[in-house]
Amino acid sequence: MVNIDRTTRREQIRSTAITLFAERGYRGTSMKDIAAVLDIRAPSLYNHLSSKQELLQEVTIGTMRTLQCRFDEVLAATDDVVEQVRHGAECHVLHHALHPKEVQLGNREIASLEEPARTELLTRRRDYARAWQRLIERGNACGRFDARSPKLAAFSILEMGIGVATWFIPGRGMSAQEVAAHFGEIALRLVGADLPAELVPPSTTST
Amino acid sequence: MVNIDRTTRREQIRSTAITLFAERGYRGTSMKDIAAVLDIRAPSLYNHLSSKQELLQEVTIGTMRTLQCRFDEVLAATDDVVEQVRHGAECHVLHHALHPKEVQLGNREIASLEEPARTELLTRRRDYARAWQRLIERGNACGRFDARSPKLAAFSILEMGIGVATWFIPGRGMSAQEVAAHFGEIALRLVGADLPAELVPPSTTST
DNA sequence: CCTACCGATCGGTAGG
DNA sequence: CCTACCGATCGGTAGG
Repeated sequence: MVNIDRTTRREQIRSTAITLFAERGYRGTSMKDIAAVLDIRAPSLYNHLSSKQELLQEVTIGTMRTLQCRFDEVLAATDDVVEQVRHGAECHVLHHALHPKEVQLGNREIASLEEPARTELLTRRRDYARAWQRLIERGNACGRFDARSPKLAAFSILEMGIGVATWFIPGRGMSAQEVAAHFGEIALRLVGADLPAELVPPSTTST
Repeated sequence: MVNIDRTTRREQIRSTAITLFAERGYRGTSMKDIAAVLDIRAPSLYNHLSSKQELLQEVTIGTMRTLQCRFDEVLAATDDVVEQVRHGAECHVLHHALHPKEVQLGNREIASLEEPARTELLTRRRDYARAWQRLIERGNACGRFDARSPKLAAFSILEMGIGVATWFIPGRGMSAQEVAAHFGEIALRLVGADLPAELVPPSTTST
Protein backbone atom coordinates (compact mmCIF):
# COMPACT_ATOMS: atom_id res chain seq x y z
CA MET A 1 0.00 0.00 0.00
CA VAL A 2 1.44 3.28 -1.16
CA ASN A 3 -0.25 5.16 1.62
CA ILE A 4 1.46 3.18 4.35
CA ASP A 5 4.85 3.62 2.73
CA ARG A 6 4.33 7.34 2.50
CA THR A 7 3.35 7.50 6.16
CA THR A 8 6.32 5.53 7.39
CA ARG A 9 8.66 7.53 5.19
CA ARG A 10 7.25 10.68 6.64
CA GLU A 11 7.86 9.28 10.12
CA GLN A 12 11.43 8.43 9.24
CA ILE A 13 12.01 11.96 8.07
CA ARG A 14 10.42 13.35 11.19
CA SER A 15 12.48 11.28 13.56
CA THR A 16 15.71 11.91 11.65
CA ALA A 17 15.02 15.62 11.70
CA ILE A 18 14.37 15.57 15.44
CA THR A 19 17.69 13.86 16.09
CA LEU A 20 19.72 16.13 13.84
CA PHE A 21 17.99 19.33 14.95
CA ALA A 22 18.68 18.37 18.55
CA GLU A 23 22.33 17.54 17.85
CA ARG A 24 23.32 20.35 15.50
CA GLY A 25 20.50 22.87 15.87
CA TYR A 26 17.78 23.69 13.37
CA ARG A 27 19.84 26.09 11.31
CA GLY A 28 22.90 23.89 11.64
CA THR A 29 21.05 21.05 9.96
CA SER A 30 20.51 21.12 6.19
CA MET A 31 17.86 19.24 4.27
CA LYS A 32 20.80 17.51 2.63
CA ASP A 33 21.92 16.24 6.04
CA ILE A 34 18.51 14.77 6.75
CA ALA A 35 18.32 13.20 3.31
CA ALA A 36 21.79 11.69 3.67
CA VAL A 37 20.78 9.74 6.77
CA LEU A 38 17.88 8.26 4.82
CA ASP A 39 20.13 7.65 1.81
CA ILE A 40 18.16 9.81 -0.59
CA ARG A 41 18.67 13.28 -2.16
CA ALA A 42 17.47 16.45 -0.53
CA PRO A 43 14.82 17.40 -3.13
CA SER A 44 13.10 14.04 -2.59
CA LEU A 45 12.18 15.13 0.91
CA TYR A 46 9.74 17.61 -0.59
CA ASN A 47 7.50 14.78 -1.72
CA HIS A 48 6.72 14.27 1.96
CA LEU A 49 6.71 17.77 3.41
CA SER A 50 6.39 21.32 2.23
CA SER A 51 9.21 22.97 4.14
CA LYS A 52 11.89 22.52 6.75
CA GLN A 53 10.07 24.97 8.97
CA GLU A 54 6.99 22.75 8.90
CA LEU A 55 8.97 19.95 10.52
CA LEU A 56 10.12 22.15 13.36
CA GLN A 57 6.65 23.54 14.02
CA GLU A 58 5.05 20.13 13.99
CA VAL A 59 7.48 18.73 16.54
CA THR A 60 7.64 21.65 18.94
CA ILE A 61 3.94 22.48 19.07
CA GLY A 62 2.81 18.86 18.95
CA THR A 63 5.02 17.95 21.91
CA MET A 64 3.82 20.90 23.93
CA ARG A 65 0.20 20.05 23.18
CA THR A 66 0.73 16.49 24.39
CA LEU A 67 2.22 17.73 27.64
CA GLN A 68 -0.75 20.00 28.28
CA CYS A 69 -3.22 17.19 27.63
CA ARG A 70 -1.48 14.83 30.03
CA PHE A 71 -1.40 17.47 32.72
CA ASP A 72 -5.13 18.13 32.34
CA GLU A 73 -5.76 14.41 32.74
CA VAL A 74 -3.73 14.36 35.95
CA LEU A 75 -5.71 17.26 37.39
CA ALA A 76 -8.97 15.57 36.46
CA ALA A 77 -8.00 12.27 38.09
CA THR A 78 -8.23 13.46 41.71
CA ASP A 79 -9.39 16.37 43.84
CA ASP A 80 -6.54 16.10 46.32
CA VAL A 81 -4.11 18.97 45.66
CA VAL A 82 -1.24 17.01 47.16
CA GLU A 83 -1.78 14.15 44.74
CA GLN A 84 -2.28 16.58 41.90
CA VAL A 85 1.12 18.15 42.52
CA ARG A 86 2.80 14.80 43.02
CA HIS A 87 1.36 13.21 39.90
CA GLY A 88 1.62 16.45 37.97
CA ALA A 89 5.35 16.59 38.68
CA GLU A 90 5.75 12.91 37.85
CA CYS A 91 3.92 13.41 34.58
CA HIS A 92 5.97 16.50 33.77
CA VAL A 93 9.26 14.77 34.47
CA LEU A 94 8.31 11.58 32.68
CA HIS A 95 7.40 13.56 29.59
CA HIS A 96 10.80 15.27 29.60
CA ALA A 97 12.67 12.03 30.26
CA LEU A 98 10.88 10.21 27.44
CA HIS A 99 10.96 12.97 24.83
CA PRO A 100 14.18 14.81 25.54
CA LYS A 101 15.01 15.82 21.99
CA GLU A 102 11.56 17.15 21.16
CA VAL A 103 11.46 19.12 24.38
CA GLN A 104 14.91 20.59 23.85
CA LEU A 105 13.85 21.80 20.43
CA GLY A 106 10.91 23.59 22.00
CA ASN A 107 13.27 25.27 24.43
CA ARG A 108 16.22 26.08 22.24
CA GLU A 109 14.76 26.79 18.83
CA ILE A 110 12.16 29.36 19.76
CA ALA A 111 14.09 31.90 17.73
CA SER A 112 13.96 29.61 14.71
CA LEU A 113 10.18 29.32 14.78
CA GLU A 114 8.32 31.55 12.35
CA GLU A 115 5.13 33.32 13.31
CA PRO A 116 2.45 32.48 14.18
CA ALA A 117 3.94 29.20 15.45
CA ARG A 118 6.35 30.99 17.72
CA THR A 119 3.60 32.86 19.50
CA GLU A 120 1.48 29.75 19.75
CA LEU A 121 4.26 27.82 21.44
CA LEU A 122 5.01 30.63 23.86
CA THR A 123 1.32 31.00 24.67
CA ARG A 124 1.00 27.30 25.40
CA ARG A 125 4.02 27.40 27.65
CA ARG A 126 2.62 30.37 29.52
CA ASP A 127 -0.76 28.68 29.91
CA TYR A 128 0.88 25.53 31.23
CA ALA A 129 2.94 27.51 33.73
CA ARG A 130 -0.15 29.38 34.89
CA ALA A 131 -2.06 26.17 35.39
CA TRP A 132 0.73 25.03 37.71
CA GLN A 133 0.71 28.31 39.54
CA ARG A 134 -3.05 28.13 40.12
CA LEU A 135 -2.71 24.58 41.38
CA ILE A 136 -0.19 25.67 43.97
CA GLU A 137 -2.36 28.62 44.94
CA ARG A 138 -5.26 26.25 45.56
CA GLY A 139 -3.06 24.15 47.82
CA ASN A 140 -2.00 27.26 49.72
CA ALA A 141 -5.61 28.42 50.03
CA CYS A 142 -6.78 25.17 51.62
CA GLY A 143 -3.81 25.04 53.94
CA ARG A 144 -2.10 22.00 52.45
CA PHE A 145 0.89 23.97 51.09
CA ASP A 146 2.84 26.93 52.33
CA ALA A 147 4.63 28.08 49.19
CA ARG A 148 5.88 31.64 49.70
CA SER A 149 5.51 32.53 46.03
CA PRO A 150 3.32 30.15 44.03
CA LYS A 151 4.62 31.63 40.79
CA LEU A 152 8.21 31.00 41.76
CA ALA A 153 7.42 27.53 43.05
CA ALA A 154 5.67 26.72 39.77
CA PHE A 155 8.59 27.93 37.68
CA SER A 156 10.96 25.95 39.85
CA ILE A 157 9.08 22.70 39.36
CA LEU A 158 8.80 23.25 35.62
CA GLU A 159 12.44 24.07 35.19
CA MET A 160 13.59 21.09 37.21
CA GLY A 161 11.68 18.89 34.80
CA ILE A 162 13.13 20.60 31.77
CA GLY A 163 16.55 19.89 33.16
CA VAL A 164 15.77 16.18 33.20
CA ALA A 165 15.69 16.24 29.41
CA THR A 166 19.32 17.40 29.52
CA TRP A 167 20.92 14.90 31.84
CA PHE A 168 18.65 11.87 31.97
CA ILE A 169 20.03 8.87 30.08
CA PRO A 170 17.83 5.75 29.87
CA GLY A 171 19.51 2.69 31.26
CA ARG A 172 22.02 4.65 33.35
CA GLY A 173 21.31 4.92 37.03
CA MET A 174 17.68 5.53 37.93
CA SER A 175 14.88 4.61 35.58
CA ALA A 176 12.58 7.29 34.19
CA GLN A 177 9.89 6.10 36.58
CA GLU A 178 12.21 6.36 39.56
CA VAL A 179 13.34 9.84 38.59
CA ALA A 180 9.72 10.89 38.13
CA ALA A 181 8.72 9.48 41.53
CA HIS A 182 11.64 11.24 43.11
CA PHE A 183 10.63 14.53 41.54
CA GLY A 184 7.11 14.07 42.77
CA GLU A 185 8.50 14.18 46.29
CA ILE A 186 10.82 17.08 45.55
CA ALA A 187 7.87 19.06 44.20
CA LEU A 188 5.96 18.42 47.42
CA ARG A 189 8.89 19.58 49.48
CA LEU A 190 9.13 22.65 47.35
CA VAL A 191 5.54 23.75 47.94
CA GLY A 192 5.85 22.88 51.61
CA ALA A 193 3.32 20.07 51.64
CA ASP A 194 3.39 17.89 54.74
CA LEU A 195 4.99 14.64 53.70
CA PRO A 196 3.04 11.47 54.46
CA ALA A 197 4.95 9.45 57.02
CA GLU A 198 5.92 6.62 54.66
CA LEU A 199 7.80 9.05 52.40
CA VAL A 200 10.05 10.48 55.07
CA PRO A 201 13.35 8.74 54.36
CA PRO A 202 14.91 6.75 57.20
CA SER A 203 18.38 7.19 55.67
CA THR A 204 20.16 8.55 52.61
CA THR A 205 20.63 6.97 49.19
CA SER A 206 22.69 8.16 46.23
CA THR A 207 22.03 7.82 42.49
CA MET B 1 43.67 57.49 22.51
CA VAL B 2 43.26 54.97 19.76
CA ASN B 3 43.50 52.12 22.22
CA ILE B 4 40.52 53.22 24.27
CA ASP B 5 38.40 53.67 21.17
CA ARG B 6 39.27 50.22 19.98
CA THR B 7 38.40 48.73 23.36
CA THR B 8 35.03 50.40 23.57
CA ARG B 9 34.23 49.50 19.98
CA ARG B 10 35.06 45.94 20.75
CA GLU B 11 32.74 46.09 23.75
CA GLN B 12 29.94 47.53 21.61
CA ILE B 13 30.34 44.69 19.15
CA ARG B 14 30.35 42.18 21.96
CA SER B 15 27.21 43.49 23.60
CA THR B 16 25.38 43.85 20.29
CA ALA B 17 26.29 40.31 19.38
CA ILE B 18 25.06 39.00 22.73
CA THR B 19 21.70 40.67 22.25
CA LEU B 20 21.22 39.53 18.67
CA PHE B 21 22.49 35.99 19.30
CA ALA B 22 20.05 35.70 22.20
CA GLU B 23 17.12 37.04 20.16
CA ARG B 24 17.67 35.33 16.82
CA GLY B 25 20.15 32.60 17.62
CA TYR B 26 23.83 32.46 16.64
CA ARG B 27 23.23 31.10 13.16
CA GLY B 28 20.20 33.31 12.72
CA THR B 29 22.38 36.39 13.21
CA SER B 30 24.68 37.57 10.43
CA MET B 31 27.72 39.75 10.79
CA LYS B 32 25.80 42.20 8.64
CA ASP B 33 23.06 42.33 11.30
CA ILE B 34 25.57 43.13 14.01
CA ALA B 35 27.25 45.76 11.87
CA ALA B 36 23.90 47.37 11.00
CA VAL B 37 23.11 48.03 14.67
CA LEU B 38 26.45 49.82 15.00
CA ASP B 39 25.88 51.62 11.70
CA ILE B 40 28.94 50.25 9.97
CA ARG B 41 29.55 47.59 7.27
CA ALA B 42 30.13 43.96 8.05
CA PRO B 43 33.76 43.73 6.90
CA SER B 44 34.70 46.52 9.30
CA LEU B 45 33.94 44.22 12.20
CA TYR B 46 36.99 42.20 11.32
CA ASN B 47 39.22 45.03 12.45
CA HIS B 48 38.09 44.16 15.97
CA LEU B 49 37.74 40.41 15.94
CA SER B 50 38.91 37.45 13.94
CA SER B 51 35.68 35.50 13.55
CA LYS B 52 32.04 35.28 14.52
CA GLN B 53 32.77 32.06 16.36
CA GLU B 54 35.31 33.85 18.54
CA LEU B 55 32.53 36.12 19.86
CA LEU B 56 30.37 33.17 20.85
CA GLN B 57 33.21 31.34 22.56
CA GLU B 58 34.31 34.39 24.48
CA VAL B 59 30.82 35.03 25.84
CA THR B 60 29.79 31.49 26.71
CA ILE B 61 33.03 30.33 28.29
CA GLY B 62 33.73 33.65 29.98
CA THR B 63 30.30 33.66 31.62
CA MET B 64 30.66 30.10 32.81
CA ARG B 65 34.08 30.82 34.24
CA THR B 66 32.72 33.79 36.18
CA LEU B 67 29.97 31.64 37.67
CA GLN B 68 32.46 29.02 38.82
CA CYS B 69 34.66 31.64 40.46
CA ARG B 70 31.76 33.18 42.36
CA PHE B 71 30.67 29.79 43.58
CA ASP B 72 34.15 28.97 44.83
CA GLU B 73 34.17 32.24 46.75
CA VAL B 74 30.86 31.36 48.38
CA LEU B 75 32.16 27.98 49.47
CA ALA B 76 35.28 29.57 50.90
CA ALA B 77 33.35 32.17 52.88
CA THR B 78 31.93 29.79 55.50
CA ASP B 79 32.21 26.23 56.79
CA ASP B 80 28.48 25.90 57.50
CA VAL B 81 26.95 23.66 54.81
CA VAL B 82 23.53 25.24 55.31
CA GLU B 83 24.91 28.70 54.61
CA GLN B 84 26.95 27.35 51.71
CA VAL B 85 23.82 26.01 50.04
CA ARG B 86 21.81 29.11 50.79
CA HIS B 87 24.42 31.53 49.52
CA GLY B 88 25.41 29.21 46.72
CA ALA B 89 21.84 29.17 45.44
CA GLU B 90 21.54 32.94 45.86
CA CYS B 91 24.75 33.42 43.92
CA HIS B 92 23.64 31.01 41.23
CA VAL B 93 20.28 32.68 40.80
CA LEU B 94 21.67 36.20 40.92
CA HIS B 95 24.13 35.32 38.18
CA HIS B 96 21.33 34.04 35.97
CA ALA B 97 19.07 37.01 36.70
CA LEU B 98 21.81 39.52 35.94
CA HIS B 99 23.26 37.86 32.83
CA PRO B 100 20.27 36.18 31.21
CA LYS B 101 21.37 36.56 27.60
CA GLU B 102 24.90 35.30 28.16
CA VAL B 103 23.61 32.33 30.12
CA GLN B 104 20.99 31.44 27.53
CA LEU B 105 23.69 31.40 24.86
CA GLY B 106 25.65 28.92 26.92
CA ASN B 107 22.59 26.72 27.17
CA ARG B 108 21.15 26.99 23.69
CA GLU B 109 24.13 27.39 21.42
CA ILE B 110 26.19 24.43 22.53
CA ALA B 111 25.69 22.93 19.09
CA SER B 112 27.05 26.10 17.50
CA LEU B 113 30.30 25.99 19.47
CA GLU B 114 33.29 24.58 17.64
CA GLU B 115 35.76 22.32 19.35
CA PRO B 116 37.60 22.54 21.62
CA ALA B 117 35.40 25.30 23.06
CA ARG B 118 32.35 23.06 23.10
CA THR B 119 34.08 20.44 25.22
CA GLU B 120 35.53 23.08 27.51
CA LEU B 121 32.10 24.55 28.21
CA LEU B 122 30.55 21.15 28.83
CA THR B 123 33.41 20.20 31.12
CA ARG B 124 33.01 23.36 33.15
CA ARG B 125 29.29 22.77 33.48
CA ARG B 126 29.88 19.22 34.64
CA ASP B 127 32.48 20.35 37.15
CA TYR B 128 30.14 22.98 38.51
CA ALA B 129 27.30 20.46 38.85
CA ARG B 130 29.62 18.03 40.60
CA ALA B 131 30.76 20.67 43.07
CA TRP B 132 27.10 21.19 43.98
CA GLN B 133 26.55 17.49 44.32
CA ARG B 134 29.52 17.11 46.67
CA LEU B 135 28.31 20.03 48.75
CA ILE B 136 24.95 18.35 49.26
CA GLU B 137 26.65 15.05 50.05
CA ARG B 138 28.67 16.79 52.75
CA GLY B 139 25.46 18.16 54.23
CA ASN B 140 23.92 14.70 54.20
CA ALA B 141 27.01 13.19 55.78
CA CYS B 142 26.99 15.56 58.73
CA GLY B 143 23.27 15.17 59.25
CA ARG B 144 22.21 18.67 58.29
CA PHE B 145 20.44 17.58 55.06
CA ASP B 146 18.41 14.55 54.11
CA ALA B 147 18.46 14.73 50.30
CA ARG B 148 17.47 11.34 48.89
CA SER B 149 19.63 11.74 45.81
CA PRO B 150 22.29 14.44 46.06
CA LYS B 151 22.83 14.31 42.34
CA LEU B 152 19.20 14.90 41.60
CA ALA B 153 18.93 17.63 44.20
CA ALA B 154 21.96 19.36 42.69
CA PHE B 155 20.52 19.21 39.18
CA SER B 156 17.23 20.55 40.47
CA ILE B 157 18.81 23.57 42.11
CA LEU B 158 20.91 24.32 39.05
CA GLU B 159 18.01 24.04 36.65
CA MET B 160 15.77 26.23 38.74
CA GLY B 161 18.37 28.94 38.49
CA ILE B 162 18.74 28.52 34.75
CA GLY B 163 15.01 29.02 34.48
CA VAL B 164 15.34 32.39 36.16
CA ALA B 165 17.23 33.66 33.12
CA THR B 166 14.14 32.86 31.06
CA TRP B 167 11.41 34.54 33.02
CA PHE B 168 13.03 37.12 35.26
CA ILE B 169 12.43 40.69 34.13
CA PRO B 170 14.15 43.47 36.09
CA GLY B 171 11.73 46.03 37.48
CA ARG B 172 8.73 43.71 37.27
CA GLY B 173 7.60 42.11 40.51
CA MET B 174 10.41 40.89 42.73
CA SER B 175 13.90 42.30 42.50
CA ALA B 176 16.81 40.06 41.56
CA GLN B 177 17.91 40.12 45.19
CA GLU B 178 14.48 39.04 46.39
CA VAL B 179 14.29 36.23 43.86
CA ALA B 180 17.75 35.10 44.88
CA ALA B 181 16.88 35.13 48.58
CA HIS B 182 13.73 33.19 47.85
CA PHE B 183 15.65 30.59 45.94
CA GLY B 184 18.10 30.28 48.76
CA GLU B 185 15.21 29.06 50.90
CA ILE B 186 13.81 26.83 48.20
CA ALA B 187 17.21 25.18 47.84
CA LEU B 188 17.28 24.49 51.58
CA ARG B 189 13.82 22.95 51.43
CA LEU B 190 14.94 20.85 48.54
CA VAL B 191 17.87 19.30 50.35
CA GLY B 192 15.75 18.86 53.46
CA ALA B 193 17.68 21.25 55.67
CA ASP B 194 15.93 22.23 58.89
CA LEU B 195 14.70 25.76 58.41
CA PRO B 196 15.71 28.27 61.05
CA ALA B 197 12.58 29.44 62.87
CA GLU B 198 12.60 32.98 61.47
CA LEU B 199 12.27 31.68 57.92
CA VAL B 200 9.13 29.65 58.46
CA PRO B 201 6.46 31.85 56.91
CA PRO B 202 3.52 32.83 59.14
CA SER B 203 1.24 33.21 56.09
CA THR B 204 1.28 33.16 52.29
CA THR B 205 2.40 35.84 49.88
CA SER B 206 2.16 35.98 46.09
CA THR B 207 4.52 37.58 43.57
C1' DC C 1 36.46 52.45 8.17
C1' DC C 2 35.05 51.47 3.12
C1' DT C 3 33.84 48.92 -1.65
C1' DA C 4 34.31 45.01 -4.35
C1' DC C 5 34.29 40.47 -4.36
C1' DC C 6 34.98 35.23 -3.46
C1' DG C 7 33.65 30.40 -2.75
C1' DA C 8 30.43 27.79 -0.32
C1' DT C 9 26.08 26.55 1.13
C1' DC C 10 21.36 26.89 1.66
C1' DG C 11 16.06 25.94 0.92
C1' DG C 12 13.40 25.03 -2.57
C1' DT C 13 11.53 24.38 -7.71
C1' DA C 14 11.17 22.40 -12.46
C1' DG C 15 10.61 18.74 -14.99
C1' DG C 16 10.81 14.11 -15.63
C1' DC D 1 12.65 9.07 -6.41
C1' DC D 2 16.21 11.62 -9.46
C1' DT D 3 19.31 15.54 -11.86
C1' DA D 4 19.85 20.17 -12.91
C1' DC D 5 19.47 24.41 -11.38
C1' DC D 6 17.92 29.04 -9.15
C1' DG D 7 18.31 33.19 -6.29
C1' DA D 8 19.72 34.49 -1.88
C1' DT D 9 22.71 34.76 1.79
C1' DC D 10 26.61 33.83 4.38
C1' DG D 11 31.50 34.49 6.66
C1' DG D 12 35.42 36.30 5.43
C1' DT D 13 39.45 38.54 2.40
C1' DA D 14 41.88 41.98 -0.59
C1' DG D 15 43.25 46.21 -1.09
C1' DG D 16 42.94 50.77 -0.14
